[in-house]
Amino acid sequence: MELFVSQFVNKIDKKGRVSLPSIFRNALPQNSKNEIILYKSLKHNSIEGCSSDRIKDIADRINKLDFFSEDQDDFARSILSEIIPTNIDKEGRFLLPDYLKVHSNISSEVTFVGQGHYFQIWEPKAAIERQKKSRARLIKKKKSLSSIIFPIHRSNEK
Amino acid sequence: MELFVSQFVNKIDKKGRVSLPSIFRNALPQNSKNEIILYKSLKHNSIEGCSSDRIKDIADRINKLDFFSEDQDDFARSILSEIIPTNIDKEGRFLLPDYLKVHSNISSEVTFVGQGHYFQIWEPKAAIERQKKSRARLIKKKKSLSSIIFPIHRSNEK
DNA sequence: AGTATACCCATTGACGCCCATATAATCCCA
DNA sequence: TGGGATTATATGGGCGTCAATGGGTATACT
Repeated sequence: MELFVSQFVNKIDKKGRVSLPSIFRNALPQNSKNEIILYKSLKHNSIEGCSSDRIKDIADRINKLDFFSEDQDDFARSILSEIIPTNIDKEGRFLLPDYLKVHSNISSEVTFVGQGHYFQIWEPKAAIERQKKSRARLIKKKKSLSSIIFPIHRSNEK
Repeated sequence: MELFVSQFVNKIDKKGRVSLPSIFRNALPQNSKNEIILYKSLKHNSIEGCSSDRIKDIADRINKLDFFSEDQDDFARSILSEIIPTNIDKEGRFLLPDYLKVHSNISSEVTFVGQGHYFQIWEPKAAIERQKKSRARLIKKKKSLSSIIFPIHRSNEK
């Protein structure tokens, strides 16, 4: 399975359409190439998106939580009830719903940010700000990071 | 798996293409011979590059972090969103994105520096400077280093 | 009817593919 | 072992294709 990586800035046209970056389209699973799921990020004023397959995975995980727990209810409400399945047209574009634009201060342009199994959609300036903060934090934590980024080399995976 | 070793200076043409040195091309794994991953170095004003296989390992580790954690988000953003998958054409060339050129002061030529499992791309003069410093530091530390490079042989231990 | 959305077609610019050449490296045989 | 022949590498440039974007029109829903 391909991952969503890298960053792209695309324009929103008069009709509210945006092109999903080509390599993001290619990262979608074959069986749902013309659908993405959008939802408000729980962490920032940004939008997150992923394939419908991924949502199924998350739903499964939520199901495994204790049925009567607060968490189960919170997750189900904040994630599953607020997702927006969105079609991608023949040219690779989709409609960005108004209330998501408002939520994330988006007007005429967006930045797509690859995050592996999902991606984010940001107002371009906000994306740059956030990027700086992340990078600063990352460099600060470099030591603890190195075990993740530069793992002990296991004598040549094959 | 082959290593990236030695140093090469190549030109950037009008279209922004550079030849990846032949022996670096041969160091790429068979299954991803025509793709490399580029990203800004965390340490210098240089670019780093590696095979896509190497990135997949790192991505896997990031994805195993807690889904809702700040760390997961930081890592994903600082690493996955900042890497640039880049195709290598039939002649062994690739496009050096403008913003990476700016980051590393590159204009018409680059120096490729083999670093084992990855390589660096420097503005040629900066590469020479860096080389001098590294060498000076290495000589200074030679004593402590020798234990790493030529460890005492303890074949019977443990 | 009026609004919204999907499909179709057009345009532009960037990128990949192909072909060409010069220089460097390697080979091969007398 | 020398020197011509062959191959590989770095580099240049033409051109077709595709991605991003714009806009017209049909279809659907209320």
